This record gives sequence, structure tokens and C-alpha cells, in this order.
Amino acid sequence: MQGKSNENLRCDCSIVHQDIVERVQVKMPPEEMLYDLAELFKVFGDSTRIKIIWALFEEEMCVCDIAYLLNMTQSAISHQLRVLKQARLVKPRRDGKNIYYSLDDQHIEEIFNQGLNHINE
Amino acid sequence: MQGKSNENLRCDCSIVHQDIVERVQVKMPPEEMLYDLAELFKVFGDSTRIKIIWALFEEEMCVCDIAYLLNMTQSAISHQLRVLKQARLVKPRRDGKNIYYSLDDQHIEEIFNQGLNHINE
DNA sequence: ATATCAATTGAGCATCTATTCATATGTTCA
DNA sequence: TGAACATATGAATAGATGCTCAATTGATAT
Repeated sequence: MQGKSNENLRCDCSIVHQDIVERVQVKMPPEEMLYDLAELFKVFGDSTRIKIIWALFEEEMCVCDIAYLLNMTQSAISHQLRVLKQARLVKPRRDGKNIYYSLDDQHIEEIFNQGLNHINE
Repeated sequence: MQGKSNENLRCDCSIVHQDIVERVQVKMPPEEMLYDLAELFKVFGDSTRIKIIWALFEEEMCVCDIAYLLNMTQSAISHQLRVLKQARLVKPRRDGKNIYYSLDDQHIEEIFNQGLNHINE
């Protein structure tokens, strides 16, 4: 009988492979890092944002252009750009009345390509 | 005056950079592909699933072990494994009463590494 | 100043999601 | 066969999320 000694654990299994768990445990990155990673992927986990990013692979665009391209309201796009901006994935540049957005990260394209590799295999 | 000719568009801007939009438009991958990509990242966009995957980087584990490692109920883990299984990211192997899960994809680690590059820059 | 236009912002709402709880399935062993 | 255990599954629920609508901010030009 191993596991769940006196600690308040939520797993109710009676037998745990203690050796395996401990080996894995020491390899796990800090909680916060894994949380941040999930937050980043959450940003990628929406097709509107994916489309925006993909469009910006090509060249910078203003909010209005993106809304037109995706046939969505400018408000919806603006909300999504805020999410992308907070994740440091895009950056704005003002030019008169327009605000042009461009990609602010070099890793995105590689991440997307690997994602497509998974989908297409 | 460009844009929104007779089509039923949702963008209410009066001036759209038609040339830019058209150039980007032809470069955009098919809608379905972008949707699938978002679906994949959605799976990565949860810290519980991130933790499960990271644990499985090390070695295969049974449901019970994962629950113990992450201090969560076995039911919660099982639900999440189902999501990962449907996304073809993990695969099960039965051994007696236990079901051992392991990673079913080579691209995941690269995707995660690029994600961490973004976070740590 | 005032009108106009692009973009942002906040509230409201419908939808989705992760977990919990209870129950079912499937395997082993006596 | 039946008891014990590991896992899966379905319903219920609280919290998150993406869009809409209305109002606001900020810039330009007359």
C-alpha cells in the first residue's frame, strides 16, 4: 500500500506508482510556467484570433481592414486585438486616424507550423 | 470610396485598403484549416491538460498516477484525457485494471518549446 | 469649435468549458 | 459468482469567453 500517506489528496486510488510519480514530479516545470504556457495557447485557441494573426503574417493592417477581411464588426476585432496585444503577440502603430497592427513575435509562425504538422499527419 | 460595394459586409468603415486586403486574402489558408488549428490550440489552452502532457513527456502513466501527481480527482483527469485522446495527442494502453496513457505525437514538444520561447523573451 | 471618422471600451448576453457528483463499465481475484 | 478496484461517462453547475450594442476617446480637417 503506497501513496496518500497522511496528506490531504484528492486521488482515491489505493495503489499509486510512487516511483514513477516522483520521477515525473522532479521534472515538472514550475506551476506558474505551465500556467503561462496554457494562457498563451488559450490566445491561439480561437479561430478569429488565428485568422488575425495569419493575416498579419503577410503584412500590417489597420483594424478596419481586418474587420473587412474577416467580415466582422470593427468592435469585435478591436476586442480580439486587445487580447493579442496583452499577450504581446501584436503591437499597434498609429498613423493619423488609423491604427496599424503588426506581429510582435518571431516564434508564432514556428508554433503554427508545428500545429499544422499535427493536423495534417 | 472603396470597399463594401454591394455585398453585405459588417465592417462600417468607409475606407478600406482594398489592395492590402486582397493581397492578404489570397494568402489566407482555407477556413477549415484555420478552424482546426484553433481547435488544436484550444486543447493546449488549459493548465490541467498542459500538466498532463508535460508529465507524459517523461513517461507513460495511468490515470490514477496522474490524478495523484496533480492532486485532482480521477474523474477530472479522465475527462481531460478524453479531450486529449480525441485530439489524437495521447493514446491509451490497457494493462489489467490500469490504463496507461502516453503521448501520440512528435510535434507537441516542439510546439511547447516555441511557446516557452515566447513567454521567456 | 465642430463635424467626421477610426478605434476603444464597458455592459449585457448567449454559449462554452472544467470540475464535481453519482453511476456505469470492465478487469482481476477469491 | 461476487467483491474490489481502476477507469469511464453523463448530468449538473459555476465560471469563462466572444460577440453585440451603445457610448467614448482621439485624430483630422474645414
